[in-house]
Amino acid sequence: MTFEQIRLFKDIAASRSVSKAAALNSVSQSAASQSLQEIERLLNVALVDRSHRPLELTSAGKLFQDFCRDVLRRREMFDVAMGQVRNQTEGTVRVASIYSVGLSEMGELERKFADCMPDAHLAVEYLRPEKVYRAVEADEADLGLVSYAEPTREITVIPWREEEMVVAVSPFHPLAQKTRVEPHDLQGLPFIGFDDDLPIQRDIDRFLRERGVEVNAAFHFDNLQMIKEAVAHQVGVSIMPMRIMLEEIGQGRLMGIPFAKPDLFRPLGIIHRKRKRFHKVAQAFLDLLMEVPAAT
Amino acid sequence: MTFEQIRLFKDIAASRSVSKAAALNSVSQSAASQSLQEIERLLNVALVDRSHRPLELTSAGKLFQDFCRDVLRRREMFDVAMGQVRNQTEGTVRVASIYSVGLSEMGELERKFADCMPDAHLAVEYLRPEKVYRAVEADEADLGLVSYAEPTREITVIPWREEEMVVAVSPFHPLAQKTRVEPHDLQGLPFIGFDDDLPIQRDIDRFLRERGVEVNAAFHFDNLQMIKEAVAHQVGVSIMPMRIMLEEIGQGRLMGIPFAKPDLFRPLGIIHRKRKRFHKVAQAFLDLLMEVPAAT
DNA sequence: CTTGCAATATTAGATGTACTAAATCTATAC
DNA sequence: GTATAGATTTAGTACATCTAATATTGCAAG
Repeated sequence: MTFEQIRLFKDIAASRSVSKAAALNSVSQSAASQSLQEIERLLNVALVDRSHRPLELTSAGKLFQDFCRDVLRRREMFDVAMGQVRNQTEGTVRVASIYSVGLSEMGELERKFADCMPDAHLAVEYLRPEKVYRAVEADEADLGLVSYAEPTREITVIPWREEEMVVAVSPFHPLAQKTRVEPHDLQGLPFIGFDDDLPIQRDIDRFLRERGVEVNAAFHFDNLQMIKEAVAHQVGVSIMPMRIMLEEIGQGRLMGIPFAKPDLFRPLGIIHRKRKRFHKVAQAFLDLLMEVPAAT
Repeated sequence: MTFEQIRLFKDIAASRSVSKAAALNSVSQSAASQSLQEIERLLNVALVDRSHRPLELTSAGKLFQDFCRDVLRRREMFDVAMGQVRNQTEGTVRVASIYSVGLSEMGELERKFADCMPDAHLAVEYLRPEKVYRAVEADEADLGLVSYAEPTREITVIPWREEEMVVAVSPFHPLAQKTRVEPHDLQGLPFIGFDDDLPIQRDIDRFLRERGVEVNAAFHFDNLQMIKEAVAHQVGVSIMPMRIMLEEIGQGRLMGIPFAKPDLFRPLGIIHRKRKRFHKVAQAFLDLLMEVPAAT
């Protein structure tokens, strides 16, 4: 039994006429008549009393009419809900990002995206790294932006950009006078680092070790904000991407001094579910991400 | 979109597998896959995420799953209700009868009918004549039993039987001594009749007039029961079918004296909707009615 | 009761849809 | 990587469903 048949019967019942219902449904009168008979054959019961005009419904027909009404009503509700979902899913890109990527750059990306896809909507959520992975795995986000991205069973990584790491110091620190530093300039200095289990810290440790530099590990935190505060208060120096200090640099609270030979970078990656087929809007945003030059 | 597709999708969603759902619905895996794609094409949206196994529903798919669940639930309710209606309509004959036919004979008919159609049910309703017509017109009764049946636009009449009319008297009335009466025996007697607008009364009037008999019309009522009471209390005599006095005769409250030459009859008819197609059980009961000899 | 009109049912032929089986592709586990 | 279960694609066939034409039916007017 098809929805066309249900719609047709609804109209037959309402108009008490096969031919009117046929016209309403844009089929021939013959098709409508055959369709009605097919339903009756399926249900093995007479739905209309053909011995009188206008046609009358049998009690089975009335029952079926109620059924048709309810089903069609439910179908309408479904179509409405589906329309909403379609707009939401096909009209918006859901991006989950770590704080340190998002806060410093998303504004610009959002503006560019709004320009080239004015009907689309960009929904960015800033989360802690592990929550970004979870959001992508659960398909709650189309794309995720993380540092030191690692592929998993469910997740594919697209390398995105490499951010140059610089030495972060207070403007009142001696190193603040320099425009370039060498790694050995950090020798013995109090150092504010990340927790040891974070990839960025392992990268920094390796970088310093390979260059024979030993710092005085004063404190370590699991997030950038705390490190920046500590550096600003002259607890020590640190190493981090230039980009994420831009605000504090503007306020004169921090300074970033590049290495003379820049070869420490923080890799950023775009993650998504394996083999995910992006809809038009998501694909457009992904393209935008890939074409934008690595700013700053 | 068909109910088969809806059932199939429900199973695909529940089992997260096309092949299992295919097996449950006794179709090939290929058919199930094509069916799923057809639904997605119809709705113009992806319902399942094929990039992971086991398959996962998209948000549209979840919406559609709810829709399927509701529709199938409604369908089950319909099937149950339909089963009941089918039993009621195909397993029972609904008969509407006037009191004077029904009370005196239905018992016997019911017994015979129960013998030859043990699974069937006979639903007899005793109504005033005009209500019998209305019940048949509204298809609330398959058959109607009335006296002096008149066809209408909606109703066809099948003549059924002719009941001999006799003189009804109290056992204490002088006429009660006779075994036969002539019409002129009623000359000048106090007479209890029916209301003048009833066909039976017009018949009686014509019968008496044609035979030059004038009675003393003492009272008239619109129903038999009152007439019988009046006759029993010796208010006067009356004329009515023998059959409907049987109970009172048995109780010694009334007597029925036939005319020497029986030529006054009350016609009984079976009425039904024009061109009505009877189902098996109704047809069987109609056949039974027609074959039963006119008792008494 | 007959006749004419409007509506429904039926028939025949063309077109489409939905199935199966076989081959191919895909996701996952080893 | 290879193996395997499971999903899709393809090709061919059977079965549904449509339209147009024709036959029947219900109803109402003469």
